[in-house]
Amino acid sequence: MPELPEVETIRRDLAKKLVGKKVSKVKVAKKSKPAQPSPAVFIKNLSGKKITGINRRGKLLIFELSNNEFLLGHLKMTGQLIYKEPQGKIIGGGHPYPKPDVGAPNIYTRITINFHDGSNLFFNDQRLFGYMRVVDEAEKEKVLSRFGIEPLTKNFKLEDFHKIFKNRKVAVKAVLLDQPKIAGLGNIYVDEACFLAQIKPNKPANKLTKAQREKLFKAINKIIKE
DNA sequence: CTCCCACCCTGGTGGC
DNA sequence: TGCCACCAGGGTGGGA
Repeated sequence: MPELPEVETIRRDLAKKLVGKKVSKVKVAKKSKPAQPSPAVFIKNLSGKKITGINRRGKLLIFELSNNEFLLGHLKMTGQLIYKEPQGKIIGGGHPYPKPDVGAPNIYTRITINFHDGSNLFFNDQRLFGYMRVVDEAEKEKVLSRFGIEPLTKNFKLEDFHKIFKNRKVAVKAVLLDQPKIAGLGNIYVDEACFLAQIKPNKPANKLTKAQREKLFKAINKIIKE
């Protein structure tokens, strides 16, 4: 599954290509769960909208639309976002299988967004856990309010990191994966960070010493910036 | 508030 | 060798 830095890479790459483009047509595969709340409503909500910017919170991609609405997109474990120009140039990323250049669209393509200039954005997902959804400002804020500290920014501070472990009897790993506390760390990165900091992932979070928390904090920073 | 668990889904794995 | 039960995995939501 894509981890945080890869989602950020996808965001940056797509922003270069998609900002300013207008959606001409939206296609959704039959019984497509990722198109929410339903394929018909999703198509109606997105058709004709212009993309004015792309942001990210945790592993959630937020496409700003021209009418102050937002297209939220989450790849979960097996999602891919593939952008393709008429000439065939392909960028994007996410889950490595199937390879982005092995046909786009392919059998896992759940949503196809056509732009007025002939380029396309494909949302591929094997397991159908990912989703795309158009929301208004209020709904977007509601969704974003559930996210915790954002790693990869200067808001990720050691002092806040210490607080997160207070009164937590569950495993260190569970705390690090807790999105309302720290947004965007995944299973693999959490394991790596624990390994690097020489802390057992299943150790109760409130049993860590201050030195261990600091070591863990540094390990996380090292890993997400690699 | 924290904790815990079921759920979403499909491909890969391991046991027989 | 073939079959199938089982499980991974990010995130959410509800109940205790």
